[in-house]
Amino acid sequence: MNAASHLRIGELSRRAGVSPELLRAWERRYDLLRPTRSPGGLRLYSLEDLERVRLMSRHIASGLAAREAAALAARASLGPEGDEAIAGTGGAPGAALDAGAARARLGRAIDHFDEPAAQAVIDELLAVATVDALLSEVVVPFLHEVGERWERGELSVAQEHFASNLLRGRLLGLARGWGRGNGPRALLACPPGERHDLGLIAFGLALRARGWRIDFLGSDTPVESIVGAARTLRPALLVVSAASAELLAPMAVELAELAREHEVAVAGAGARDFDPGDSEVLLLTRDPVMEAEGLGGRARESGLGDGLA
Amino acid sequence: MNAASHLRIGELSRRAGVSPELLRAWERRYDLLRPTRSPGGLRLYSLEDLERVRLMSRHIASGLAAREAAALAARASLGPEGDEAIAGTGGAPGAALDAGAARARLGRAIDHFDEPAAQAVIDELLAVATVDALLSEVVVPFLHEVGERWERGELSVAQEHFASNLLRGRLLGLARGWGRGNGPRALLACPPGERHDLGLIAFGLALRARGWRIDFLGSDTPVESIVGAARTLRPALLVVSAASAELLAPMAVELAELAREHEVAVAGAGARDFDPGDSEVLLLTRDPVMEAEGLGGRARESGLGDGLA
DNA sequence: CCGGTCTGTCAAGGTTTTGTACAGATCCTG
DNA sequence: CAGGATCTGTACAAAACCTTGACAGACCGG
Repeated sequence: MNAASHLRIGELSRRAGVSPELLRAWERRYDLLRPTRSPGGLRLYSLEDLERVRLMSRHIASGLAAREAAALAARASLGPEGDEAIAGTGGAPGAALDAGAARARLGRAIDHFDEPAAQAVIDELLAVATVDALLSEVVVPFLHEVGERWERGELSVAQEHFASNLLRGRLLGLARGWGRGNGPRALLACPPGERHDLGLIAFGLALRARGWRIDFLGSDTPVESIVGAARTLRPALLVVSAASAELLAPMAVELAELAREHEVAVAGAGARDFDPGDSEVLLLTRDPVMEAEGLGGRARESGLGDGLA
Repeated sequence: MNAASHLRIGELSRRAGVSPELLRAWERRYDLLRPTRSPGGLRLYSLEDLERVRLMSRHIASGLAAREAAALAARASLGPEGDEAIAGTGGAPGAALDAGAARARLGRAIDHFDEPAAQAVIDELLAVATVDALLSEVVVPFLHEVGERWERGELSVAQEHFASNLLRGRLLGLARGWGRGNGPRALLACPPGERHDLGLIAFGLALRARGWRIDFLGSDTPVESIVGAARTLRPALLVVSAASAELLAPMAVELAELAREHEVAVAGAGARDFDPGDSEVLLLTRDPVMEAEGLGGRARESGLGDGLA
């Protein structure tokens, strides 16, 4: 296990989303952390401390008083927790999310292959928005815009690839650790021929924020592989996402079969035209966040955002 | 093994992207390096020193304070070298990079779809290894192993997808900001039909560490899109990567054409069998890091910072 | 409605950390 | 041997931290 790793208070603050003043207050009042000190007297924190602060934030976000949250967080130093959540307590409270402006800036950055600018937009969004808001108000609409602009010929394939890879990197960054914990398992995959996995990743993040545990196979996965993985992992939920129903149709039989043992759902634009026949396959046609919410509040409380990279 | 290689401070500075003054400060304050001296007293550095400086830079870029970054970087490479012990501040003796063990652990994690375990392995590697070492000693060999095990039927497609998505997320995370700066531009893409972009990402990271500026289009990019992007972006280098020469052959004409205006290279396993005819297309058949090194130390300035916004 | 407590935030005043700069002497290479 | 690259040592200023103490809003029992 990694122990040493020494973070100063500023870095801990950034990673946990809690202001340095508050961290010191929690230490003084509740003895939440006992950082070691540098020769000069600076506090040095470990990664376990980071987990503890995040846990405390989550307890507060779920309604506990700070003192109680601290007591719980201090006790659970080696519990099976390890979830990542972050309350927007730190930093500037103001700064509302202007999703439209953000999408516009993102679009301009893509037009010019300006990777740094695009990353900066996402950085700013992550600072003020929850993952849910980022997904449903920026990522998903933005993907739609890209698709429409591509159909109209306003966007080259190169630009679309550029944007996809950039977003994929960020979303997979947020996904780190989404296979952890012991919530219900969800197995996510795209059918053969489908290469648009961003919506599926978004869906996985939305599920993760609600306590699910994610197994992600991604784009273009052969049917027998999906079936095999489902047999191995026995997930509570299987989600297959495609942009077109034509890609889903060939595996309708297998899906119906799987639906007898797991909950099975199809998502993506292709779900709108998919014919489930008389099987138990769910159609998820709405926003990933809404659908994730609709799939049941398996999670104890609303998981919040996610830490920085 | 790689003892010799006497770099003077200016050369080390250029390669690592750290000013000479700062290198001396780090030596004095943290004992980061212990260069040998020329008869006249000039500092002479080894390639290991270069690695250590890069590692320290990356830790700083990820938010650690200089002193802590130095402690980690110094602890990293005590390795099998008969050199004197570096005076690390922490008591821990030394966490040398054991690439073989890391790959084995990674493989086991993949076998069991154990995402947290796999992430943990990578976390530990990133703490003690430079990007170069991670790529050439872990990522690339690991990809080969996965390919071989897949051919032998030891690994399911689902497991291969799982591993790919996990690694892709981590590598793209390291890639954040690689389009920044004003080094020479490199445009990276896979030809139509090629969906293995991990090697290409690795190559981009290796180039980035040497000061290049990366524009990444990724897998399965239509030929005309690659050509169009090259016309728009006017990169100094275009890299097309594929696992099979059959995917490269159809675009040989376009590549030869592009090679008249840019440096053009093909990479990946497909480069070994690619026939460049009499065009100027380079064949990159070796390790991404070695090839990136061979493409010239274009890096005249920093090229490292991945600072926060 | 009122005093009391809890909790996040802020300010003042001082210290540590850290990147950068300068000055004068020395080394190395064409 | 000239000019560029380095060496040592010292200095400096911005950024980040530390401690102490206070304060305002929310919440609560009376």
